[in-house]
Amino acid sequence: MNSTAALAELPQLERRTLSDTVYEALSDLLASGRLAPGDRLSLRQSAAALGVSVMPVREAVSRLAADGVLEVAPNRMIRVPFMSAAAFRALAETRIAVEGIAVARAAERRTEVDLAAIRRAEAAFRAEAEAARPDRARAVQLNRDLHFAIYDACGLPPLQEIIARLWLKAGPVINLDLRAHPERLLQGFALRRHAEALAAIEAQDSAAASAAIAADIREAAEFIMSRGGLRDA
Amino acid sequence: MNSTAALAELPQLERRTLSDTVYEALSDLLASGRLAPGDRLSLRQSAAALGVSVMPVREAVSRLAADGVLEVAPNRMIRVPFMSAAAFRALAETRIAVEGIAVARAAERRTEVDLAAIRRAEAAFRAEAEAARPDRARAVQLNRDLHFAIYDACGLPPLQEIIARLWLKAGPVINLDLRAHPERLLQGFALRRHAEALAAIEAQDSAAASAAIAADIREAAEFIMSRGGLRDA
DNA sequence: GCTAGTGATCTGTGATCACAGTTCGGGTGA
DNA sequence: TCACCCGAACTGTGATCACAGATCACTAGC
Repeated sequence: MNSTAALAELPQLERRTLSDTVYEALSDLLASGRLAPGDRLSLRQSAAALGVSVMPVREAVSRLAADGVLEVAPNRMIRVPFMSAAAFRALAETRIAVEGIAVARAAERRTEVDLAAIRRAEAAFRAEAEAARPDRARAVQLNRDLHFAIYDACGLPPLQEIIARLWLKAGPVINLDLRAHPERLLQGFALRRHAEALAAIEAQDSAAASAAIAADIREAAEFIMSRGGLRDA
Repeated sequence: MNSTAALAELPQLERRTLSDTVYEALSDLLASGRLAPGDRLSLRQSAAALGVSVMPVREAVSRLAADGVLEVAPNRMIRVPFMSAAAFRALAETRIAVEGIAVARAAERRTEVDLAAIRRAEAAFRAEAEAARPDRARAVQLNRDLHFAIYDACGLPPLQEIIARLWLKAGPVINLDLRAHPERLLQGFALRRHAEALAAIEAQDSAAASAAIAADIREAAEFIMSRGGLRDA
């Protein structure tokens, strides 16, 4: 044989199906809040908008529906579900618990590389939030980047995947409000909590890091709930 | 109108698509270990076996693949993935963390109804495990029932859903071994850990309950890993 | 005897069609 | 003016077809 040694080092190139692409596109719409609770979705319209047939769309939607991010009503209507206040509270508590674990582990076992990435992400978010005219959509994205930079350092891929799903589920209701109302939230509490988390991670203080993220999540959730945009069913 | 008040109390009857049914059927196969790591799956064969067309099967498989319970190789082959020792360890640690939260909350806020259900499940598992000729498959099912009876009492639906997914992912590798090898595991450690957990939940001692479940998971995982059936890639 | 190649067969993916059920608009009736 | 009804258009679901690529058994060539 000629170059098996070199060939063996080739990375497994992952296959991208159309369904995957559509899934990502829809996820983006949901995570950024451009799809709000109650919004309807049509397979054929979405397919036409994306320039594909309905097949990839229905597979993507089926996955999203399995995650509870979309729902197909008994009437066969796809929409992003309304969340009751109770459900939102349960989701927030779950996030506090799960993300609390992740950040605690991250604080304990972060490498210098992890730390650098987290510092970068924190600085980026701070810069955007303190800018004269902050771009809301960008701030939301940077907030997400920061959180996931932290969770990446926890060293538990399954846990990261779980958190990604939780964010996807919470995305529409959180970002809808962030989009509709000024960044009173982002500028005030979030910056402080992020700073606390960063300091705790630097000091490898897992309890403090966990508490900071818990406060961040809880305050954001309380802000949303105080605005009362949730269904009381 | 005549009886709107009565009608309003009707429960929303959920629609069952063929895809959902297929998803459950495949989940069963995976959770019980009848589908082992490395086993291949063909859409058309599965469809024929289930008496449906390939459509529902591919939607179900697509969902399972999104959960990482199945994988479609670049060759377009569907199979239940092999798990590396590292991945299995990460999964076990994630389970310890997440299920630890659930059981701790369950210990704090369990009602008498919850407690009765947990006691029943514990007794059922014990009875099967201590039987003269225990039915392995049944013991596995009862073990699962007991764990989920506990998690049901945590009052956090999103968390329960997460745990269900984790069990689905761990199912094939765990139950393959449990199926292949005598219930040395079930009779020895599990019974003791379950008893500890039950006592702690009765006493509303969340730390002890969490520790008992953690030990249960860890010991089972170590048993699997000591048997060395995992890929080292 | 062993390797390389070749064609039948099977793989998942995507598109298209068929269908039952729902929604919604326009019109007719009182 | 309002309620009702009917039909066109649209909904997701399931089945079927088309296709590119992979697999596997087999054979021709060395």
